[in-house]
Amino acid sequence: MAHSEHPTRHALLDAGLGLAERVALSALSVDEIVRGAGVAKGTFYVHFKDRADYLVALHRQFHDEIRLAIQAESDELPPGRERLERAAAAYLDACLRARGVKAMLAQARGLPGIGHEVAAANDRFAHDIEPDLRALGSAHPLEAARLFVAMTAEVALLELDAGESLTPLRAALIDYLAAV
Amino acid sequence: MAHSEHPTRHALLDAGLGLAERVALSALSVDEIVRGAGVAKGTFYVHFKDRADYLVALHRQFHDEIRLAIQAESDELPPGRERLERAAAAYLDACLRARGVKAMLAQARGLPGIGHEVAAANDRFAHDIEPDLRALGSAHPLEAARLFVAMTAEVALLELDAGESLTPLRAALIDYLAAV
DNA sequence: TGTACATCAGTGAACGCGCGTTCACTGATGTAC
DNA sequence: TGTACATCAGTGAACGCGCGTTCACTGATGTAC
Repeated sequence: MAHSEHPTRHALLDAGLGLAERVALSALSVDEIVRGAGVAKGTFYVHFKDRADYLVALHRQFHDEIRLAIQAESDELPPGRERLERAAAAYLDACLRARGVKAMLAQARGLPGIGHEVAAANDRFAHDIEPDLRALGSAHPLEAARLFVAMTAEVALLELDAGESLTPLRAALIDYLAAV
Repeated sequence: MAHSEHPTRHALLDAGLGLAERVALSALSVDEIVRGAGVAKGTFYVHFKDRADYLVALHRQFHDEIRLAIQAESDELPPGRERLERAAAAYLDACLRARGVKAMLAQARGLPGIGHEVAAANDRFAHDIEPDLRALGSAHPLEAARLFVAMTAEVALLELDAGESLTPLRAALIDYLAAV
């Protein structure tokens, strides 16, 4: 892909992430996006085929950023409990810093064009941590991985509502690893 | 509340649940709803203040039905593992039977007027099963309950995509109860 | 170096469409006397 | 039993609005010769 990373394209996506903090993703209009990016409405269609195409790009950028943050924190560790704990913490910390988290985690999944994209992203995460759950001796490592991803996303959303890291919730998440 | 249960109101909600199987909840239009229910467009506003009011009622009906199915299956049991397993199975089986599951579980959360309603429903479920997790000796029973609710909803969605009950996934869900 | 042409991001007015909502009206049913 | 009135679910044409999308155009930059 290599993201030609055109500055205007970047400005449009950046404006979208900022707006997604305040308005529902389904109500994120092209008018608001171009106003946020400071460009004309027609410019939007220079860089994106249509609104759905834009939303997919928005989600992909969000997901890629989070994924990089996780890898930076857990890449060099061998599969196992420590790597998984570090990955989960990196994910949650990145979600607390990132913009548009609620939009991407709670809203994107239900939108016409992006549902498939979100499912694929969750799938990718699940496969990323499957070796860890296998190393922990899980009888159903991939299934356990899917559930762990779902739980971690839920923690991210609850932390977002609270506006801060929720220690007992993270502890309950880590408790899961004793069981698999 | 006691739901005066007016037949036309019921027909409108029923049509919505049927339509939610096929179209995104955000794209569920008043036109389609009234067409599905076989009434005039104005009738919609006899029974609901506006579209958001209707969607809240739709979600509430879905949630109430599922909750009744769970209670019927697990009500007389004492808090503990068995009650929780039965409740989870009842929830998942009810989701496989119910209409509009994906809309309610994956889409409603992100919609402008209903997000709060969905959060409240999840909260209610979590408090319902908190005694079970306490009985199992969890160090963070309410937090563990929230995560269990999130996992179970995820299983429901994956089963819905698959179109059938997924045994290893349900097994991985139950494995969680060994850890808390 | 200068001229002619091609490319392409950016512009913004204009468009059509479908949406949620309104409202004056109908007709059946219930109530008063 | 009969008449007058009130109530209220239901009707559907009409409305305005905001949306996503288009398109003819501009102007700067790159390329050929």
